Amino acid sequence: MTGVSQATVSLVLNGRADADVRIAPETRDRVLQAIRSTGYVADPIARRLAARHNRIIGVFTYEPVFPTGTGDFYHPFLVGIEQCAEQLGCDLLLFTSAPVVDGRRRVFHEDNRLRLADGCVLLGRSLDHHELTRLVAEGLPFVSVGRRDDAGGPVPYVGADYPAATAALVHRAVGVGHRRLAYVGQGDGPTGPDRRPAPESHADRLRGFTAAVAATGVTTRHEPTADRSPADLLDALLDAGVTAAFVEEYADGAAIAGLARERGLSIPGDLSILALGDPTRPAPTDIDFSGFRIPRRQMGWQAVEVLTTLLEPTGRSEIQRLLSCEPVDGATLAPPAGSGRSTK
Amino acid sequence: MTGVSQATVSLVLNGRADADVRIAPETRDRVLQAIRSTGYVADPIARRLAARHNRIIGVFTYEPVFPTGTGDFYHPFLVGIEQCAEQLGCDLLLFTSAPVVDGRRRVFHEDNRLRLADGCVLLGRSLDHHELTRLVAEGLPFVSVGRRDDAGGPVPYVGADYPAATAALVHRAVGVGHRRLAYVGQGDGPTGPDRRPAPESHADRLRGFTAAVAATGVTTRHEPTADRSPADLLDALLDAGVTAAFVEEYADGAAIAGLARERGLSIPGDLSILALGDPTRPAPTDIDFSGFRIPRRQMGWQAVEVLTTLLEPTGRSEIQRLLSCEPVDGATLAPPAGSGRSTK
DNA sequence: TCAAGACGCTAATACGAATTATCAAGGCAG
DNA sequence: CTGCCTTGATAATTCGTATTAGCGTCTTGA
Repeated sequence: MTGVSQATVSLVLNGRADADVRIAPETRDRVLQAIRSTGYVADPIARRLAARHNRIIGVFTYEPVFPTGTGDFYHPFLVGIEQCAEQLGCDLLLFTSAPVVDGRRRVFHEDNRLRLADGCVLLGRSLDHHELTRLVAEGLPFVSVGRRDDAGGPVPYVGADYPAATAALVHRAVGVGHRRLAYVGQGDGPTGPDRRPAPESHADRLRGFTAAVAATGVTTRHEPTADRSPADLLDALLDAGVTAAFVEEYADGAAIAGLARERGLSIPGDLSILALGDPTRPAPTDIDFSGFRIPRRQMGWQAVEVLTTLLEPTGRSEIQRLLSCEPVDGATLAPPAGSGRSTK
Repeated sequence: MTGVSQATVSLVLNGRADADVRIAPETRDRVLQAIRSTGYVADPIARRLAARHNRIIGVFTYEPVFPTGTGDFYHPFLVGIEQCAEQLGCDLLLFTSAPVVDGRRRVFHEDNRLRLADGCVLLGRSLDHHELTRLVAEGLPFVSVGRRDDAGGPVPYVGADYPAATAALVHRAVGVGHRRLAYVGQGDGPTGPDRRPAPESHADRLRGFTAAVAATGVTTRHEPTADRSPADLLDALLDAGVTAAFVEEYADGAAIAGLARERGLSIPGDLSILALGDPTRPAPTDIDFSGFRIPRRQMGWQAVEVLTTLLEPTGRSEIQRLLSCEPVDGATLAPPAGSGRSTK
């Protein structure tokens, strides 16, 4: 149209004005005019092939991004991811094509599209260790939402500071008089018939619990939840004289609390229940649990932030971030039954 | 590694076994072995550049995909879109980078990434007419979720059959004795200071209402909602002796019903209220509205289906689909006050 | 004996832009 | 008149894959 070469169009299109690249103003205008009148847009694919990056952020989730269930645990993370991406002018690529093997999606498979994006955000309660190792080994830019143990090298992540939040909760409970505490959940134990290692988020909670408890000298137990019914758990807690139960899974807390009330027990009168985070499974309950809130939106947002720093050639500083959780007062923590300024 | 050419690797990688492409089994094995040991995966970008398609479906929304508000109207559409994409082995590209101009995202802008995907699904209550026209004109493969008027040509869509659903509701109301009906909503009137045309979904409802009513010969009114308070609307309905109000927007219905009950009126005793679809805005209410349900998940799913047929070279059949809405009995429809087998 | 396939693979090219080395023309000083 | 610099643009190359025409040799059938 304008009689100039493809190279010139490219230069004009990208507004190049370096010292060693000069375009006469009138030529530039002619080209711009033609671009405007035709609505020409450079093919993003060819562009990426040449430029090696394209402002696309991959999002990999081990479950569907848009779950059907009501207890929508991942949604807030994605809100944060989208908001940050929007501000950065990045598109999001959801790897919905990842095939499901053994009940979970796989990052790596023949024909994976990882390299279509500049980098990826990984989302899931627990990430497959082999896949993580490979991601690290291949040097693919990615950030995990949620803290991860090393996998052949440090894993970039933005996580929640479960140890601190759990410890703070322990101190609150001890502060109001509790002396017999229990941790209810998987903790750091393996799970299932294939004995998969516990997700970091669970182990972190138990670690925070254990550390805080060690400093206060109170009596504690750990009630693993694997394959146990709420009734079984409640019995175990009561038998042991536990007055404050710290439940890893919100839904377990709801089940135990509901059952206790059915039996005529008072929550928190007879038993305080502390929820170590938000519901990850749908948990129909009207109970206002005491505990803490996971900063999910911020985690998503900051994961994208960290990813962008990874993508910059300039040193990859602060690859791992832990965000603190907001305490929730709630209505399931109260001084234990026989505590009229009695203990200690 | 194997001493074969790049072309051979490509052929092996794609499992080509045509008559005119032959690879010796042992060569094939050698190459496969090398691929496996290195974990080599073809660059999806280069692949797309050569092949002209890449099993990526673009998703364009005029609002954030992951909204913060609770009344999450778009979510079910996206669930359907994701489920279909997953089954097809397609990835989803969310155009979060689209710049916001005049309060809404723009499909077209310099540097848009539309052509990165094979085709797009468009989501939004109303789509910008100029953009639609351009999409049609440029022949970009896309499907709208929600019926759209022609835009310089037929627009591919998967919509809800609002006329039929609304008409059915009218017949139900008339069937139980209502003779004075009102349509509460925008209908086909323009909106706002810039007088944007009404979205098709609103006009369709009013059309169904008008058509059904014409066949029954009852008395009706249309109460536009623009800038009017619930109190104003309620007054107008009562003054006119309306016994059944068909509300376009669920939230308006909730507001009117709430107000009516505050005033000591009975719903549906004194006034039946029919909701013409699901809440599009957060509407805190515990009222179980009579009306119908929009098949949102199916609409999303089928939009992807239609898109894939568009992408096939074989004739583009059934480009427009209307899905029927499921009636909801609810608790806000009852015979009008003075109807003891009296009328007609 | 000869033409026609079968066989297994590769060189060359296309895809659409970004980038770089290079070129021609003109101006200017010596 | 020569040599050098500036200006403005382009030809050629690159990115990594898919695709196709075509290579030489060996079989097969008539």
